[in-house]
Amino acid sequence: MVARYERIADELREEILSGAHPVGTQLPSEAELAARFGAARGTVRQAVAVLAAEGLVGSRQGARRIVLGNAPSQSFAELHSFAQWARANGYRYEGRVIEQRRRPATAAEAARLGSGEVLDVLRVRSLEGEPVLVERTAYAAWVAGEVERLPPDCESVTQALYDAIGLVFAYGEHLIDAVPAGAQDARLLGVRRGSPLLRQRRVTTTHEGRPVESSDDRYRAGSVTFSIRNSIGANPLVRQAGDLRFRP
Amino acid sequence: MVARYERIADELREEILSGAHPVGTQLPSEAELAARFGAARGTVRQAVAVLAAEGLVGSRQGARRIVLGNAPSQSFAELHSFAQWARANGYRYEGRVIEQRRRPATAAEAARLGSGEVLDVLRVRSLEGEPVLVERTAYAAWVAGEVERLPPDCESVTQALYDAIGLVFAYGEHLIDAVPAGAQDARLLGVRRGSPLLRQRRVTTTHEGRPVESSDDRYRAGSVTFSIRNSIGANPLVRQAGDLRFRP
DNA sequence: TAGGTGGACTTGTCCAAACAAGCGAGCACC
DNA sequence: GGTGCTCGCTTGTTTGGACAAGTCCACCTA
Repeated sequence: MVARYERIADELREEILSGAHPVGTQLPSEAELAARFGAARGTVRQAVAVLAAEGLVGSRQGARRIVLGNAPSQSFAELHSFAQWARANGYRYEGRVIEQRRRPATAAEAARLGSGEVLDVLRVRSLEGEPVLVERTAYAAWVAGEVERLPPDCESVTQALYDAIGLVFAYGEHLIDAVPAGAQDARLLGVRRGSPLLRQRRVTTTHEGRPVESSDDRYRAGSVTFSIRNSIGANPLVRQAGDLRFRP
Repeated sequence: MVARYERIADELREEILSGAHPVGTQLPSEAELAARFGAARGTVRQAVAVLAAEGLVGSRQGARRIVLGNAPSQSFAELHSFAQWARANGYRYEGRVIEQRRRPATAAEAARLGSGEVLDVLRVRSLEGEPVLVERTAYAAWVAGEVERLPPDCESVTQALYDAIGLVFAYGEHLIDAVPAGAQDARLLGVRRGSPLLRQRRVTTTHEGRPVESSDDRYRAGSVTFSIRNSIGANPLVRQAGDLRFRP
């Protein structure tokens, strides 16, 4: 059973993406939409709030809503899971485990994952036959057993863990920066040592706030970009000073 | 006049950041909060929705809300404006215009900015006395005059434009990736050519959806990272395939 | 013509109520 | 001891109404 406001949001989104409401034009008023969909104004507001969160429409008190964009946005699953993202976009992709072992958690990992031992996995993922991503993931002890049971060429760890134990990745914190390729990165990705990589460090937790994994993903420059749409009202992307100290 | 739900959100946020609700614990139920603040449940829901959007709390139907984090998040202004971000975080910062000229817009810029001519500005910004950012911005013609009037060492263009003509940057779209430093980048930032830079390309618009600027910002590796918290419900960060074609 | 003003329209905020849907603890039963 | 089930609690969805606050246009006036 899909909520009413979601169906309304879907229909409006479809209209925007199809060009029925071109960028820069006004959306019908909430009252008009409520009449059209036979719903209360509050329900319509929830629907347009969804579109606003996606960056498709903007709003100001007193003025009609304006269409800001017409590019589809992606779901959390597609951000979290390389495989789900690649599949949703029609890319050919693969994954391969290079190395896998249990080891004691570092102090930082213990704090992030709440786990004294971690399962360390080094994976390489390919898009269209080319290696684009080196993924170094530390899994918390409570999922380590399930992860070890997966085949080395498992396409989607996220999917496999959901199928096996109903595990859902629900929240994530991501740090994005650029780093030079180390010797191992360079070898695995087929680039020169020191060449630029886009790094995404993340910690993911379940619905209950239980940490699952901590990962350091490095993308070959040019293979992948991150895209954020935000507005003055609410935005989750923030800038932080780097770890490096500035030269004295 | 601050909205009630915002005051409630502020109070709850304060409690979370101060440790009154440690990470991993449950928040009081909506009914309890409503009683405590003397507000309707709907108002309390708006307040916790704000916290959820900031990634501080999670929620599941049927179960109590859980505290997910205790790190403060930043505002849109701090993402958009280097100066506002630096000031809010207590850093010493500077900005300097290296080059500035009007030129015809490229086809892509014309499409993004809706402007046949643009004002091209090359700026270098420093943090704690060290150059960390090279900013190449194309301003739409309708703000070019105001920008040209600013002093070359203007600290905050965002602030100056607001003071001068009441211009508010309200929406932004950002593309983040990693690139090697070009010759000019290397010279301006004091790094080796080819060393990794974190690139943020963005297009910003006003409340009315009118494009203001299109910019290519390159940060020295290690100086700045971007941080995103997201959840399965709503997330604005998406991954995109890069511009580069994969090798044949 | 330029400028101000009023009022209709639109979005933002808040309330009160009702039901649906999911979670979790305690209980009975095997 | 473990398994399954019921029931109370909590969050999710929806409605309808009311007022506040801001925008925008048409009209009036100097």
